Amino acid sequence: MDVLSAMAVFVRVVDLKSFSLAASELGISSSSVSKQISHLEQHVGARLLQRTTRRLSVTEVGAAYHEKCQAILADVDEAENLVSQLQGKPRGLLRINCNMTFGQLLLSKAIPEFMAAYPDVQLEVALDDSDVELLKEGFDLALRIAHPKLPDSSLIARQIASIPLFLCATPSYLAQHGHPQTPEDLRQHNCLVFMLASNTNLWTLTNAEGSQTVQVSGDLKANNSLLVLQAALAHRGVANLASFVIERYVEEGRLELLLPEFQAEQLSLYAIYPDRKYSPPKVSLFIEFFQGWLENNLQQKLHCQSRS
Amino acid sequence: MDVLSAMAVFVRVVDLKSFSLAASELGISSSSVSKQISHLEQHVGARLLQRTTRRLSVTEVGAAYHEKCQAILADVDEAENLVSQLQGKPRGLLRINCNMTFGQLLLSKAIPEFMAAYPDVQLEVALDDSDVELLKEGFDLALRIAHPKLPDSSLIARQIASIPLFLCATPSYLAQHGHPQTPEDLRQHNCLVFMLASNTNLWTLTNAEGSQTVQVSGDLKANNSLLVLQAALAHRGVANLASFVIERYVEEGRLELLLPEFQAEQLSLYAIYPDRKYSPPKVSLFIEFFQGWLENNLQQKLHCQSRS
DNA sequence: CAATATTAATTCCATAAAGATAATAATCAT
DNA sequence: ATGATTATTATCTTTATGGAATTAATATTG
Repeated sequence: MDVLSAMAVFVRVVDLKSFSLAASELGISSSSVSKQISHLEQHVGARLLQRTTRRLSVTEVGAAYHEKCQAILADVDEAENLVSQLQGKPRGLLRINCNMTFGQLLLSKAIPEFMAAYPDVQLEVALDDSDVELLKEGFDLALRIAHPKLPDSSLIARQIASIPLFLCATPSYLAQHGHPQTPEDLRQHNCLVFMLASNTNLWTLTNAEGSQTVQVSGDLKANNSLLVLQAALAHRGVANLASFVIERYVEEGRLELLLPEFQAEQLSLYAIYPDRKYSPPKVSLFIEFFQGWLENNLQQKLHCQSRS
Repeated sequence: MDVLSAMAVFVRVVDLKSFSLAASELGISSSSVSKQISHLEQHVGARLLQRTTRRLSVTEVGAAYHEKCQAILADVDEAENLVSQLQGKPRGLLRINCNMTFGQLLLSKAIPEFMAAYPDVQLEVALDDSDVELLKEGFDLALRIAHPKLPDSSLIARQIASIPLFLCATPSYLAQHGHPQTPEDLRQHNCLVFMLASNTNLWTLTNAEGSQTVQVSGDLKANNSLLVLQAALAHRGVANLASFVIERYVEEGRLELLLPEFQAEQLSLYAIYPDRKYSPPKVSLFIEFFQGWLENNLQQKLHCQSRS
């Protein structure tokens, strides 16, 4: 019997308090879960889980064993990371979690290049705006726009890019409501607010003379920049969006950049990853790669255009 | 693939520097060893052993992984011991190592009773007078007569019985050479020396007035008490043997106890076992059992007879 | 409060993977 | 080069896996 995989199954069952949930999460059948737990119980010679078809409880020995198993599985992981690191060659499954829109627009373009360059690394990407518990969920790497809260001290957050925001609106909207000439003018406009961090109603603009913060208002707040974008494209108002979101629309002339002499805020992109003793090369490799990729692909065209 | 058992195989291969030795020691086929190592290498994504059919060397990553594996296997063991201990029920394989003669004469009699009382414990007994490295060899418990040297601080030695030695010789020998009346008289006798510890030529005898040590000599020294016994039974001289060795011959009248008012040395029987965080109940169970058994079966008859 | 519905673990059976034995290939000593 | 020894491969047997049917326990509902 494969004790180690049975341990992994057992740990997952205890965490989720369900055979079937653990099964589907682990991608195996529930019958396999059932059998593996049974075998594990036989192996250690004690009942680990008290179960009826309806309720699941962990026995005293089960709880103690669960702790041990977690430690053992972590050690096994560490051993494999150690080998990876000594070996140097990036390899294995890299599980990435990324913000929704950023993932759709940018990460999605970088991934094929990465795959081509490193065929021995398998990718599994989840796009998700909620602050999942990254380690618990088994991600190797999370890409997060805006300052991450790191309740877990075993995580490292490293800023790998700055993402400039740009004020924009459609020519049609501007024709109707006028071009803002100063930041103060924004108060008179319908501002479409992208809620990413807190204080999203405050837009800060900087030029050579200093920066000023304007409290804006409008009839849309959304936590997804594509929603804000669509509203802007539909002539609903002024949006403050990341370069990579509006790029192609600015190029097409469907959106016009406002107050080009001002620099809007910059969002930061953070790579968040476990602070492990031996971190597998695939993680740092991807971070290096992506950082390089972003430098080449992120803040090129709009910058020129806006500052020209 | 069963990573854990593959790790165990790998560790054994590295220790023994041979696939085939590891196979025979682990009781599996060498093809299985070969496959498991290959799979493990695939799994971690690195070559662990550099091997030709003729020579075997451990790669750098292999050496590092080997260390990790040892720790992991120890932890798995500890986890199972923990379960055993919480569970309380003695169970599993108990591997005992014991001195040759003691094992043949006493342990051999205790074992069937133990087996009957605790059917869930499987026994594997090795009789061996050499000071094997107990932990390395995978024994749970060693029974050793005489003071053990414990180079390994992770071992506990617990005295579980005193084994009285008795001076004896055949009536025929005594008729020819006379009965010794004082310890000093032993110098005139051919003393058959059982070499167990050092200084085996010195016999210490104690009575109400104190103890005296006599340097004896003779034409036989042996490291096995049955050899000494046979020599004594063949009228070759005076022996100083453990009660359990000579018991039946004294009863039969083939051996006669000498200087009955004196107490000869006592050997100590030690139980030696790993000082583990969670020691499995089977070990302490056996020690308790055997200690009790020895109290009932060891120093009964001869004591009465000798002191009467 | 009882009968039923529902959900979750287990068992049964067909298939896939892993293990053992025996034969093969490979390497170093003589 | 040959032989002795050791790892690998081939074939067969045993064991594990996944899906359907079963069993069991609580929630629901009349």
